[in-house]
Amino acid sequence: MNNYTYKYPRPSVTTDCIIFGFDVNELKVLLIERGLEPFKGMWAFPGGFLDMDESAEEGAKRELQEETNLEGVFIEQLYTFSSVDRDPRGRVITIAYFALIKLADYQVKAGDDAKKAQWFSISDLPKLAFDHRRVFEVAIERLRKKIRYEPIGFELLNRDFTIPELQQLYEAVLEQKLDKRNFRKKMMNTNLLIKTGEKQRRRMKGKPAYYYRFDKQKYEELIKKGFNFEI
Amino acid sequence: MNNYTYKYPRPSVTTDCIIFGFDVNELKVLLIERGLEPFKGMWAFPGGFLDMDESAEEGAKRELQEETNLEGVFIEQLYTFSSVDRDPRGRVITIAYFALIKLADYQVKAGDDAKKAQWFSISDLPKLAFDHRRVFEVAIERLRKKIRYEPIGFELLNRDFTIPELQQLYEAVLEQKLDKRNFRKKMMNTNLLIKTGEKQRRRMKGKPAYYYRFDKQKYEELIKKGFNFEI
DNA sequence: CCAAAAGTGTTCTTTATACACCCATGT
DNA sequence: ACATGGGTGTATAAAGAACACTTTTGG
Repeated sequence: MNNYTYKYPRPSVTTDCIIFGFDVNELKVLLIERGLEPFKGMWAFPGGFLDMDESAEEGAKRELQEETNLEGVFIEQLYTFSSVDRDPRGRVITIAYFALIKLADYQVKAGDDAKKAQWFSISDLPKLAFDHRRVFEVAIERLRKKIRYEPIGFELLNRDFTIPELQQLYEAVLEQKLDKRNFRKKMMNTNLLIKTGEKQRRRMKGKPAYYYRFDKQKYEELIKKGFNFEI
Repeated sequence: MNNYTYKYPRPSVTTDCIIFGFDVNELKVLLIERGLEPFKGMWAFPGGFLDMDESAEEGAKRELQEETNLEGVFIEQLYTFSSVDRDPRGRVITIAYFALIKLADYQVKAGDDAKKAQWFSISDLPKLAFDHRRVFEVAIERLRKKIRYEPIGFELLNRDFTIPELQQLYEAVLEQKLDKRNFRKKMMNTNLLIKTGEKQRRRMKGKPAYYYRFDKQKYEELIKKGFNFEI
């Protein structure tokens, strides 16, 4: 077994990923059940140790890939947690990232490995290991702020979505009802939604809605010209 | 000499502080001249290695105290930089903080120790060591965003300040001219400025301005009730 | 034909922007 | 008395909030 010796003590460095998904009206996060002590049996955000040949973002993406098989998702550095006692095993600093994924694209692989992964509604989280409850609070706060002035909501929906779906997402994240006329007006005024022409089919009830797509290309051009999206 | 041995390799962890000050119309940052390789003779943000018994914020505050003798200043985590090659000596991750200080309170101590500290106007920075140019870009961007919707500008001014001083600060940070009537109106509408009644004295030219104070207590009450400051 | 959800405009209020003259002081 | 920077109000434009009925589908 190899050992590594340093002149001064060093903390361990991990990355953790707070992965949000949206499923029929509910905002969810992905948690992993811990199979080992400490906090065995409790739930925690997926994460792991940083390799020496990867940046923190690369590490977070690698972990995300390992856990969910997803690539190319929206990921952003959230915060670095460094309380001295946050991990009973010793000094561990974690660089936390938050990610938004299209839940439909990702099926939780039952019994994939020792780790049990599961989606939890944010209003019904189990007890979390380490300081992950606090990590979650920081993440949800960031998501709420960010969704107001950057069009990141689309990362949580399918490529084609309806306006009511988009509104439900905003309502779930912001935990407040929005006026549907004003909401639609604001979204349309951005000129960043493309109507596909397709309608919903085989719905249970009510008038079927039209599908839209987010115009990512146009958005990126607008950003360069200095512009802000605000809901 | 003590050695520390671990089963897996670990990166070094440092904190760096981007310290902004405001001095007669100019936004400045505090830099330290490096006395040792690598980047000997170049300038860098003050910082140092994290101790094992302190959180990153505590470490950043300690470094700040050691370098500037200042305590109780506004400090906030900025970003964690973790590129593999950011430090030629090896794998070093830095948790960067940004700080706002009242420049008048802090005199650069000439020849205080081996390290030469100096204020630089942000529009005239020297070549910076490591990836500190990038760190600076992230910091100034954060400051610009933040000053628009949180009353942090006051952290850069004396307790008693005039409206024109405050406006000059905003203009320096945002790098744009603002209308003085609209600026004053917005600031006054927050109801967070207390007029001290004192006027400027012994000015060179023009009408002396009144001094104001920021009502921190009231602001903290408002925050609890969910409120946003916006310029 | 009934239930359910989608879609659509107008009015009013609030906020942002543009703009010009008088005031207090030092020299 | 003049040069310099501080201080003030109003009108117009833009954005946000409140609000109710018609349309399209499935059963």
